[in-house]
Amino acid sequence: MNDGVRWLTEDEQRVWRRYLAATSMLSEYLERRMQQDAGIPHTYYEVLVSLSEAPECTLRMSELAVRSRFSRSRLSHAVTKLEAKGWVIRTSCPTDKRGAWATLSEQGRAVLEAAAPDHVEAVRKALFDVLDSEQVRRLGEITGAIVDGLAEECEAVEADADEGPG
Amino acid sequence: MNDGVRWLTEDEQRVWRRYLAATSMLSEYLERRMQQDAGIPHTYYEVLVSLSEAPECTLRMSELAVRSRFSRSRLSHAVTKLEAKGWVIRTSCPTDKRGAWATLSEQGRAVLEAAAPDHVEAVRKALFDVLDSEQVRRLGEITGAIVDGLAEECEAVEADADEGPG
DNA sequence: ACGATATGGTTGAGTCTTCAACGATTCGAT
DNA sequence: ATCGAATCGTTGAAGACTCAACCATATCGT
Repeated sequence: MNDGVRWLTEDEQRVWRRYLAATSMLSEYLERRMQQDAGIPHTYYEVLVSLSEAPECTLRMSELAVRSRFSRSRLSHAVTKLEAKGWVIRTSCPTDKRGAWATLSEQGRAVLEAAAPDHVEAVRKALFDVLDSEQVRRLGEITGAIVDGLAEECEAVEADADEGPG
Repeated sequence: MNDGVRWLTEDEQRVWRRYLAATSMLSEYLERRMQQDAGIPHTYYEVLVSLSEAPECTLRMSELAVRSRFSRSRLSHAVTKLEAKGWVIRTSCPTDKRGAWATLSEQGRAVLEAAAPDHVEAVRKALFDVLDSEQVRRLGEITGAIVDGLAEECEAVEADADEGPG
């Protein structure tokens, strides 16, 4: 029965399935909460947060994409919506004419501040209220290991892409 | 500065952000791997797995929705696609004329079995290879707590909905 | 200085998901 | 037996995301 595939053990399967259940339930819960209580999707909220933490509340599109873990394309579409709502302002970059800045507007900041309490409450209810401090510490370690591992994978993939087909 | 909001501590913020990074990176990694290596979205793969584990490889649509954590609507759309590909077969239920069965076809089983090694390899690379067995055990506990907590929340929400507006 | 290449960002088409509304059927109370 | 409410599943439209293609600009090698 050794076919070269490193199948999961029973325990690993249980953990994997619970992981899938937990992460999807949590993200759905957060999405629903944010949409209903604050009237803004959770992912858009994260974009506004990234901007609010930048100097002058302004970032280059590409940098904003990295910080909010959006693809360039996804961010471009998202900022179009956010601009239409008046929460973000696009301006073109004078030193690099290809580039564009995104800036959090006053209105955007107001929306962000109004949504923040709902957001933190949802995160607490779903995550920190059900874990003791030891578990929180361990979750930090575990997620850190996952991020590091995947960061390596991603670099490897990019390196492959750079090499080209021959 | 006590405004009644239970803001996150610095440590909690760090953990929360790493959690977001880890879960989104992992799901993107898996999605990409499955799409490229096996030519099937990860979520669809999970639907096929759920079916394959049912007696006769058959489930009611609503039950399949619960097991794969799809909304009814999402599942209905998804099964339409899977049926078009010939991987799933819909049949109407004789005892309950509202209902419908979904059955994994032979072709569907073949696709599933072909994709399984790629899937398990991706899960290992992203998760189990970067964690020691102690961390895996703890991840199981933590995700279990999250699932339990959110299950309660969901019941509460449903109960509210049942009560109606007054 | 010039052409090739790389980068920053946008766009449109296609796909997936959500949401609300719907038709059909079953259940429950009277 | 019948009427109202709940359940099962589907549908269509709107929103969000991905992917590939694309312009415009900047950078690099010569």
